[in-house]
Order: sequence, then C-alpha cells, then structure tokens
Amino acid sequence: MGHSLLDTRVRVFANDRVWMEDAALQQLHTTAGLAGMRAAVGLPDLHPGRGYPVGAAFFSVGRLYPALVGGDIGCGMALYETELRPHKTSASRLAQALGCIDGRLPDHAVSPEARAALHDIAQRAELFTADELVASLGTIGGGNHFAELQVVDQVHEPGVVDAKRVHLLVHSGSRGLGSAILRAHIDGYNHGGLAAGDEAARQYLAQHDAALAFAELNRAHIAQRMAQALRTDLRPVLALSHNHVLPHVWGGEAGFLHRKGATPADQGLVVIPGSRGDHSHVLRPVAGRHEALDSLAHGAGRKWARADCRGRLKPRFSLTELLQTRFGSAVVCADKALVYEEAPQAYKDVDAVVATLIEAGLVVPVARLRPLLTYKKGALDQPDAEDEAGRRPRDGRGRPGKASNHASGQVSGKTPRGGLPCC
DNA sequence: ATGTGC
Repeated sequence: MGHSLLDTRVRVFANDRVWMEDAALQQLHTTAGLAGMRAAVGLPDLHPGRGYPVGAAFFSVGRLYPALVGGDIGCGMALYETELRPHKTSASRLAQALGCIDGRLPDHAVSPEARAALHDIAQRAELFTADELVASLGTIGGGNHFAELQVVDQVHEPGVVDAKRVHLLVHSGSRGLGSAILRAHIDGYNHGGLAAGDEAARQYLAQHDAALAFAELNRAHIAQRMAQALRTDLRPVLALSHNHVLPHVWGGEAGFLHRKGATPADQGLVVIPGSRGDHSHVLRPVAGRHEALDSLAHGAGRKWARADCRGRLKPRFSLTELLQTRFGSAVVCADKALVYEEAPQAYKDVDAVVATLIEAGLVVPVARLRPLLTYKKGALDQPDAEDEAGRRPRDGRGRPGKASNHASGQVSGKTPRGGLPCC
C-alpha cells in the first residue's frame, strides 16, 4: 500500500461556537483510515451519519466508496430569484397560492425534453424505468429536504442577489433512484469500496452520474411547479450537489473526491442554508483553498439525533407552535414526525457555522436570506384534501407513508377525489 | 435519505 492512516491528512474546520459531537469526529477518523484515503476534511456542520459522517469530504486514490456518498446521490441545492416582491406577499398568502405541490406531477408538467432526459437517465442508471422516474420527478421527499421561499435580509456584496425579489431555495435529491443504486452496490460488494479500474467501479460511476442528472432535474421541476403555482418566472442563481464522488486531483495525485454533505467550493457561488428557523447564506468561495478539499459546509448540521427530537420538543411546544418560526415564517409539513425532526432546535447555529468558514478564509459573505415559507410535505392521503378551492387540510389525520407519492392515477387504486394528481 | 419494512 505504501500509505497508512498516519499519511492521511485529517483536518477539521470548527470553532468553539460550533457544536461538535465526538461520535462525528470518531467517524471522520475511522473513515479516513479506509484503504486509499489521502485526506479527510470535517466541515463545521459535521455530524454523525450511518457509519460515515455528514458534513465531510474525503480524497482517495485507487479506490472509491459508494457507501460514503450514501443513498441520496446528487442531493443538493438550487437557488432561484422569483419575480415576487417581498412587501406584496405574506407567508399565509404564499401557502394558500401554493396549495399542494407534492406527489406526482401532472403529465403536462413534464415536457418532451424532460421525458427524453429521463429515458436517457433510466438507461444509464439501469434500475428504474423512465416512467418510474416520472413518478418521483418534482417531488421534494422527506428528511431535511425542503423548498423554501426567502427574502433577502442582508447584502454584503451588491449586484449578486436582488434584495427586492423573493428567492426560492430547493434542497432535494435523487429520491428512490440513488438509494436503489447504493443498495445494489452494497448487496454486491459490501462496504469495502471499489478498485478504480474495475468494471464494478465503472458501472457505479455511470449510475452515480445518472443519479446526479436526475437529482438536478428533480430540483428544477420542484422549482418549476412552485413557480407555476405562484405565477412567476424564475431566474437560476446557482445549482450545486453536495453528495457525490468526482474525479479529482489533490497533492499531485489523481483520485476521487467524495463529498458527503459538503458543498463544492470550486464551482462558483454557493448557498448554505440553516434550519427552517434560521438564515441561509449566499457566499463566494475563495479560490485555491485546497486544504479544505475544495469543500464547504452544506447546512447547519444536526445537533440532535432524529430519534431524540420528538421526546425533547413535545413537552414544550405544540405542533402549531412548531409550524411557525421566530421569523414569523410558516412551515407546510403534513408529516408530524418531520415537524419534530426538522425543528430549528435540532440544528446547529448556521451563523456560527458560516462564521467558521469566513474566519478560516474559505468564503466571503455575499448575502443573507430569511425564510418566508418552508414547504416540506403536502398532505396527499387526506380523503377530503381537495375540497373547495383553496381549502387545505388541517395537519394531523392522515398517515403519511408509503403511498404518499403515489396518490395519483391508478397506482394504488386509491383515486383521489377530483382526479387531480395531488391533494 | 428511502416505493423506508414484516
């Protein structure tokens, strides 16, 4: 081998204002010891994941590790400027205009070009048909995914974001596709990684690239269906994936850069969102800071494990309280478990995370955004969900679950009233 | 994270 763990550079970007869990640092060092690893970086949003830490980047030579990228291959952010004026709108008005934007897209919302792209992705990814991909296209998903309308709160560098326009930030990924790709590889090859030249590595990378393309198309469709509901056009500001493995050169060697919840610092402007009750930061990476593996934090980072959130929050807050934030912004989330799991209290302070990056000289601030409305999950299984115009179901009744994203058409035999694809 | 799992 020639290299040992002693040769692997492990670096953590943090300061004493940022919460760092020992378990996450432990995972960072364990992962840094995998065969072929040359460098590991923990960003300030570092937190424990399933075996591998989140908020980290790893550079390896000769081997690559699908399990390290995780199941949500291609997960990332897309930021848009809308035509909406902040002072002419409100959280409740926006929520009403949006209605339900969850579930399968209506057929007319998927263009022939998009269908052709999905056909190509399906062929490259192998595991799903094009129509199966259509079924999850434009859906946000669960976990920490969201689509958020934001107002510009501070401008540090003029001329980049227009402070007079509402912005839309989409955080989503490759849904079932990336997950199926990872599962197939773990079933076949376990967690030992893949030798760079092998057929298995070639196959994984082809599928991985298809999942990146699908995730990007998915985010664009989420944004588009939101824009349509709000009757606005969109101007793309930036689009970035933070879960991937890419060919990379570091320290004079060609290898693979794994980003697991790490924003690329070598692709222009970035956005680092906080929790639904916190700011999002638009930042300009400082060129040439390769010691952080050309990577940045991808969010605030979890402070509480998902399993702990309900127990900690339920005695202190009602659901209604948790569906609003300190900014007066509103949260649309028909999944009760997610209301707890994604509460602001469960996350680190994103301003401190970003301050760490600024102090380390990795980024300069461009603008700060503040949430107006955070869309997490629509209510698809409600029998009376799509009554009279504009009436939206109260949270609580329906059990969001397996059929959530299949409430359209004939898939489950449960045809929604009115024949509309959703709600 | 997840057509989530029996």
